[in-house]
Amino acid sequence: MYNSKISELLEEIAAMLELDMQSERRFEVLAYRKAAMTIGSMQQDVGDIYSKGGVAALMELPGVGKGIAGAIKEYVETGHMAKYDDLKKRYPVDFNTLTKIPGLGAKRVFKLYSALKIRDLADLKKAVESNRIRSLEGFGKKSELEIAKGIAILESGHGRMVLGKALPEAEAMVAKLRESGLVGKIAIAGSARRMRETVGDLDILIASKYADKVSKFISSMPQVDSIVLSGPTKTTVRLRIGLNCDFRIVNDESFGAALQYFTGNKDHNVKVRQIAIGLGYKLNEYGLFDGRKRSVGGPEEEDIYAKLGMQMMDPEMREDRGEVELSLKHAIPKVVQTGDIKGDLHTHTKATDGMNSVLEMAQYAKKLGRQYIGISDHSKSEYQAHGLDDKKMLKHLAEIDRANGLIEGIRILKSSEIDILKDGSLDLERKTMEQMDYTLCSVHTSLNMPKEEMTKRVITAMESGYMSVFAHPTDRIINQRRPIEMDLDRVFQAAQDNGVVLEIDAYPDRLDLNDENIIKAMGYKIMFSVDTDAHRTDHLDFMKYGVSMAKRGWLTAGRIVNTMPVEKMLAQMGR
DNA sequence: GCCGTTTTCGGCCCGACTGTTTTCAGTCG
Repeated sequence: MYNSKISELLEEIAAMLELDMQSERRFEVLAYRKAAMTIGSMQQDVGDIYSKGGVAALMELPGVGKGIAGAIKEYVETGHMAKYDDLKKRYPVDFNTLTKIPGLGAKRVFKLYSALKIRDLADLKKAVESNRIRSLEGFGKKSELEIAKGIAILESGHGRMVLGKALPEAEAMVAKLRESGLVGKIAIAGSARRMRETVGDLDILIASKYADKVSKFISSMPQVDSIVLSGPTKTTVRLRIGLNCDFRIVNDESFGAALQYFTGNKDHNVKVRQIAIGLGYKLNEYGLFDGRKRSVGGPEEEDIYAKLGMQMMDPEMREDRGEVELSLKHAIPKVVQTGDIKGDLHTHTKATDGMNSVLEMAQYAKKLGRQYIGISDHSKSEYQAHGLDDKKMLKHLAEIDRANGLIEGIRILKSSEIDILKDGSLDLERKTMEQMDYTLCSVHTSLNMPKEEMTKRVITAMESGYMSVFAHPTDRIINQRRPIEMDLDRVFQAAQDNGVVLEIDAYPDRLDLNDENIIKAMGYKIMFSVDTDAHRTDHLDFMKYGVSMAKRGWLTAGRIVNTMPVEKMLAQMGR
């Protein structure tokens, strides 16, 4: 994997260029930053892209042109990047690490080097401890303190937080602010609104006439650990869960503009603002303004897009993946909505490692408006999860039948999450699987198999004719476990050939397939399912995370089997 | 250095907050 290394190199080149920045070169800095971002957030390896398609393929990447593609080629082939090495001779400083400290950018880091010979985090730490920073020109006691805090946070290793942990926190704070009576409109914005799988911070947007009181109220909320900064329109706090949260206070007339502004990712927003400029408008977080600085939009987000001749799209799509161009043509695909989901195909009960009974799960699912729920407890190899052998599984299936007779208004389907064993065989006997409405199959063991072996293992299972759904295909756990190595193109091809449905597991730590892989898989004639992998009744609420992931992959309801009524869904899976 | 509903040259988002300042540069999102 070259991505993180190359992204770091480009980022550092940007930092160093910023130092000998003449007015013209500041855009070179931006260009390197953009390319670093692109490459740092990709799942596909740039090394692979280069070896498969050469420099031309690299230049397809947004923000990568001839120059940077050449630099990537150079690095992949020689392990060096001349431009980086040259700059590094003049600036022998670890910019990547040091600029991660809040308040330190390239310039101040270089100042620290020039004055105190600080090259890396260890040097910086020593300087802070001996109070040498506070006497530097342009720094002071407060800067030194902030840097000390920054070092501590950096060393404790806080990165991006799983959305499923951060979002409930944001929702709780929004509810509290609503109750306070101090706010009018209020909304979660930023990457949490786009439902990215992880977030670096939270953004909450508030329309209020009582900015002072709101700020005070925010600092009194139990979720808040400390105040990072506080001004009349913006307050940033550190939350106890170890995440920063920005609160922005605007007036009612600007709420829609601010929501638009603070929702799209950077590239999306840049493009939208360029469209505004092209039409003679100016767009900022306070509104859309014409040439005479009169507001022509602001209270409602919809109006901003409408005035720009654009079709509004769900927040999940605002990642500059082509949605801006399509929205100008009013050709945004009609992506799946939570209300389209009619059933859940992946749930567990206390028969194995779940917490609730079959009936309890079904009752809760019914309350959520689902028309069916598939019970899919583990097969025998999942020893630690009390997986069921054939005999116990058959008994369990009989219990599901019984539960089905005890509840109306929802159909309980018989299934199992069956292990794909090392050799690609399935963990239950065929005649057991034949008693089920459909099967879910997944990899749980020997996750470190070499790529070729793993690919064959999965394809063998698909070719058995007994796999209806391939559950959490890559097996990654966000921030904990890397995806298994397999040739996704071959696996997707096999899924297409064998009519296997690919799951989008909505469990917040999994979110598997993720958006990037969904986009890749969509190129094949494959159907998808969005399932919660619930182990408790309230886990059935995770559906929204899966649906949002599907939206991020631009999936329409027509490609998702569990938007169908039960009979049609089963027929689709060949049952 | 990148990129293209005008443009292969000439643009490239922009406002808020802070610290250390005495009017603003640097950083951030």
